[in-house]
Amino acid sequence: MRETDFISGFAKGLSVIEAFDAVNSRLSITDIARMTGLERATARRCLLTLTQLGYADYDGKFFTLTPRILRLGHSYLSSTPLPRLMQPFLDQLSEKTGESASASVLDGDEIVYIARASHKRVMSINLNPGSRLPAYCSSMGRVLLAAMSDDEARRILEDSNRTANTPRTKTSVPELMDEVRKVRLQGYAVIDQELEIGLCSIAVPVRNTRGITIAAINIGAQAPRVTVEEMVERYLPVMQSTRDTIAGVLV
Amino acid sequence: MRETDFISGFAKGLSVIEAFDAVNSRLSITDIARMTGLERATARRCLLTLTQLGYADYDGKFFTLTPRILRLGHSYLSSTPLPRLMQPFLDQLSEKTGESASASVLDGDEIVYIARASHKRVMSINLNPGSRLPAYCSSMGRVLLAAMSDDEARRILEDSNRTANTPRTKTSVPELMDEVRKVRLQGYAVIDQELEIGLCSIAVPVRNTRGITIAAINIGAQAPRVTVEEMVERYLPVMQSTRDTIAGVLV
DNA sequence: TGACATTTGTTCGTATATCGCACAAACTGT
DNA sequence: ACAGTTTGTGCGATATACGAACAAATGTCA
Repeated sequence: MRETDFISGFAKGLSVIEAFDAVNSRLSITDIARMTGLERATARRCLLTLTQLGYADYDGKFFTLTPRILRLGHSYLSSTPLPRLMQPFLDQLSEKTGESASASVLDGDEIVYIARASHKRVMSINLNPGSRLPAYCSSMGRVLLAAMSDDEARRILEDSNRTANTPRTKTSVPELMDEVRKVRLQGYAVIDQELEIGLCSIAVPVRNTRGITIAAINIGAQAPRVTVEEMVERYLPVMQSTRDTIAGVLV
Repeated sequence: MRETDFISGFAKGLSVIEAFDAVNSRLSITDIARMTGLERATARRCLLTLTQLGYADYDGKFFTLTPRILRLGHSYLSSTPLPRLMQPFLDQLSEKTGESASASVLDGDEIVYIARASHKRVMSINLNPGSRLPAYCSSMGRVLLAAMSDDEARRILEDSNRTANTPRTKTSVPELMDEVRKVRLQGYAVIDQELEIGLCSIAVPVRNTRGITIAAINIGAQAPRVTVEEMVERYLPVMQSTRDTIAGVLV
């Protein structure tokens, strides 16, 4: 690929969109320039372009994103077969177990939810397709890391911002690598309140016919209601069965 | 705003992302060029830029979007207070009624789901934040149209692609305008299987302290289980109460 | 199978639009 | 009113988009 096959104006514009988050929802030109490292003039041009296209609003001082931005993420969810394919099976799984069931894939050091059947809220934050959680401390993240080589997994763990969300969170790379290897051997991962106190979850990998792990599915439950052993006993068989059904539908 | 305050490369790139949908998930350079109206050379540059940034994959022939695209839509959902603010109230509403509760805003002639508490699946398609439905035949759409002036609402209806999803779907503009005016007077909208056979829904507007309608909330139920009259009787009071609670939290 | 037609992808020179800088103007709060 | 910030603008240097020509792959028919 040649140098000129890269449209820097496009890349800059995308970084401007990503600069908006929960903490920074109303941003001025200078704010954006600071956050993205772009020149103020460039940031301004990106923001005015977004505004003109209807992706952003401008009150003369601050810019905010509009719901039109959701078209972009929706392009992925609707154009990728996996989320739609998995949804009915997650619904069944949630129905059978009485708990929330989700599917996710890896993007960098984060898992990205691609489908979800939420039964009742067990987590403090709301999860939807598109939501992200750190891979190192989530059950699906452990499963997806276990699908890679040790070297790749270690590199991702090393580059992760490994904060201890709870006293139980494992944060050291050797400790996490031991966990990843264990998950690889046993074929499932259990997280016991490492992400949030009171939240337990179990995940298994979903593999295509070539044996490549393409996603993970999980079930989350409230810790006081069920022990780790009970989770494995109660949910693992039905999850494995669901996983095999999904794998049978995959190409 | 001057001519040069518009980055056409950025705008073109965004149109490339939006070209991907359920029907077109694996696209060649020529496909994209046809769909977006861009030159093949330009489409190629946009796609290679997306690939280099990790937003797309390229197998030498076809391009597909990656989950990284979801970061963009997530920027909106996390940066906008409304979805997060509404979620717990939708959860309560869904809990109380035993049905799915959602919130949406208008984007052009479509409603966009910004939050949802899904109880059980009543629709054939899965709805999530970011999902879109045509405004003319959805309960929340009718409510949001009713919040505009007659002229604005009529213009949107005239520009809509009004297909009859079911035999009950209202499609003529005068008929829909009558409906919109009725909704404006009574303060709620009921859709009886106009979107999908077997699906009934009721919606009310959510207004801020200045009386501006900023969103709509709705409840969907299976038509055989409940008549239109029962829906209004059973759900309208609790929805109005939820709406007032939400309005109280708004600035 | 081989030759031709068609479609698709890539490269290139040039016209032109964008970038980044420096400066000017408008705000903000003291 | 003034210093400190933030936003808007003009301009030369530079990078991008366009259109066409070329190359490669694919499809078609005898």
